[in-house]
Order: sequence, then structure tokens, then C-alpha cells
Amino acid sequence: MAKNSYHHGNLKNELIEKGLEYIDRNGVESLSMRKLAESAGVSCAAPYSHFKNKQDFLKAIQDYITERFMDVLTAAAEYCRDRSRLLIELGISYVRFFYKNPLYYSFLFNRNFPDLETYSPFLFFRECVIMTLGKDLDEDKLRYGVIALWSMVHGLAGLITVEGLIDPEHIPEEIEKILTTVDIRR
Amino acid sequence: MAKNSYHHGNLKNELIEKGLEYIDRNGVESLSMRKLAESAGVSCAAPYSHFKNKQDFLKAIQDYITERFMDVLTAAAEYCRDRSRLLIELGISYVRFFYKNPLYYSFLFNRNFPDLETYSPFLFFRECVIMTLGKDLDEDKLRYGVIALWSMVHGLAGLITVEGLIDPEHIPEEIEKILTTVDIRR
DNA sequence: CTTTAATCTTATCGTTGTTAAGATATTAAC
DNA sequence: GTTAATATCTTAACAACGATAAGATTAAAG
Repeated sequence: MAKNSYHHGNLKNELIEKGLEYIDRNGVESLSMRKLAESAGVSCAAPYSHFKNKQDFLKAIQDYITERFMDVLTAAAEYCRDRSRLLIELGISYVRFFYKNPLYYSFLFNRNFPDLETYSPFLFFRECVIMTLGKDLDEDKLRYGVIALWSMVHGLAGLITVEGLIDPEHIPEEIEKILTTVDIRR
Repeated sequence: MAKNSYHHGNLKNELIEKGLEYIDRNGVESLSMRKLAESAGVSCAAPYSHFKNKQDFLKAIQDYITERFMDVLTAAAEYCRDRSRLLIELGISYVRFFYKNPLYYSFLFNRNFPDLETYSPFLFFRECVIMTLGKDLDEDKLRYGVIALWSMVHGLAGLITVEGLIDPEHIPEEIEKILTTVDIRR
């Protein structure tokens, strides 16, 4: 909070928070820098003291969501005592994250799809697959298996909002059934 | 072609074609109705005689691409003589379609994700899975298997543009290896 | 206290989607 | 074939948008 009304004091963070909230509610399509500035009580040009342009602003929000996403994944891995269920639990957390905030999905993966080789959630997931199946599979199978599993979980997360396809009441069980339908150990 | 310069004669189709071309080259983000109208040699208000608004126009393009997508899938199924390879061939065609036109993917599946229960490519894919695996699997396994496979192929198509992950030179072989890494019959 | 840098406002620009009112050509009715 | 109705286009205008420049205000550094 600023003492006076000229300097806001915490504009950068407030813009990011308000932006997050807006995207969660309405999607990124109709997000406007001007409306955001107004709702923060500053002029329409003020945001450009903190962000180079709109894309730069959206990138900041994207990074923030990705961090939250990573938190969920690492927490799921940490609280999973049964090693054999690690990938299942990861998948459930993955899908559930985007089920709770469906509009984040298209926002994250539509504009500038992240480079997987430097995308922390993917790298973490790959480590988990290696930890779980590394001893059962040769190098090739492992490589293709990682891609196959990631694709499936990622694709699945994109489908969760489709009505009727997956019962929202039973996300964990449904996800588990879907994921255990396939087997990459053979 | 119109005789005079006042009436264009084929504006609706030309706009769709020009729009397709633009999205293929630059993505939908920067597409502008005005520039499109100008490139077609008409005034900026002319397109609104044929489309209610921009979203209505994009929907028309979306439908057109989906038709082309369906053509590719049905052709792949038709030319596949070996029944046991049907799903593999479908997956390869699916991924290859979006590899050839990467920007179509985010355009199609980002705005207004299609309702799968009425989405012809998905319905067709489901029929193919039932044809291929229906006798091996019970109802539940079939249901979850369809979702799992579709998710994987769909997610895979979204990852193909990521450099290094899949070698563009060997799309069919790579896709086949990835898809055959998993087994839903068990 | 003075200087420097960060942050904000005001004013303005070009671009966009969209609509209204009217002009022109095509089609249908008679 | 002339007229009436309809489809299609133009011109003009509006509000909203992203962005920038120039200058005001405050905070930080010396």
C-alpha cells in the first residue's frame, strides 16, 4: 500500500493477481491491459512501466501458473509412499490441476507452447518415469514411453472439461482407470 | 470473378481461403478482418455481409479444416488393408496432418474446444477402436481405452512441433514406436 | 540536500471489430 | 422488359485496444 495516490506501491504484483483472476474466470481472449489498469486504479499507461508489452505481461502470468503447477506435481510425488503408484498419482494431480482451473490449460499451452526440454513439469515427470520404470525398460522403450505417457496425460487434461466424457465427481478413480488401461512394460 | 468492380462475386469463399492461408502462415493471433478484406480488394465492412462477426468467420474456417482433417483420417482407414495396423495408421495420419500445418492445431483446439460427442474425427476414431479391439475388451476397458488412446494421439499431435522431441524426418516410424510402446489389451 | 532513477499521468497515435445509412448490382415477380 | 425486392458492397463513424512520448511526482542513493 502506498502512502499517496500517485505511486501505487505494488502495481506489478496486483496486475499479475488481477490478470490471473481474470483469466481463470473469462479466459485470456478478452483480457485487456486497459481494463486491468483501471481495476487497479491506475492510468492505462502505468502497466508499461513494469511490462514491456502485453505479451511480456502474459508471459509473467504463464510463469506464475507453471510454478503453481510444479508445486502440485512435486507435492504429489512427495506424499506418494507407494512407489508403484507414483505415475498414477502424478497423472491424477496433473489432470486435477487443470480441472480446477480449466481456462489455464488453453492459456498455458496455446500461445508459445513451451519447449519441453526446458519445461520443468516435463523434466520432473520424465525423472519420475525413469525412477519408476527405468529398471524394467531399455533406453529406447523408456524414451518413447515417456513421450507416450506425457502425451496421454497432457491430452487427457485437455479433455476433462468435455461434458460427459469424464465424471467430475470421480476424477481420481476415472483417471486411474484410464491410465491403468495402458501398459508400457512389454 | 465479377464483371464489374462493385460486386466481388466470390467474396465469402475468397475470405475463407485467404484466412486459411494466413492462419497457416502466421497463426490466428494477428489475423485481422480489415487486412483480409483489403487483400481481397473490398472495403473493411464488406465481410460483414457474409459473416455475423469475426468469431462466426473463424468458426467457418474451423469447420473447413475439420473437414479436411476428416478426409485424411477416412482415407487412412480406407487404404489400410491390414486391420491390425488400423489404429497405428490412424495415429500416424492424425499426427502428420498437424505436422504439415502446425498452426492449425492451436487454432482448432484452443478456442471453443469441440464437444467430443459430436466431433466427427473423434466419433470415427472411436468406431475404429471398437472395430479393432472390440472383441478383445469388455465395455469398460473399451471406454477407457478409447479415451486413453485418443488423449495420447491428440496430445502427441500437440507435441510434434517441439524441436528435438520427434525427428521430423522419420515421423511415421517414430509415431509407430511411440504408439506401440503402450498396450491396452491386458 | 541534491541528484538520480523509478513510477505514474496525460495526451496522442494507429489499428481493430462493428454498425448504420446509403449506393449498386443481382434476382424475382409480374 | 420493366419494376420491385433482395443481396452485396461502400463510406463514414464509433468505441476499445496496445503502445509510445513527454512530462510530473515520488522514492532511493550519494
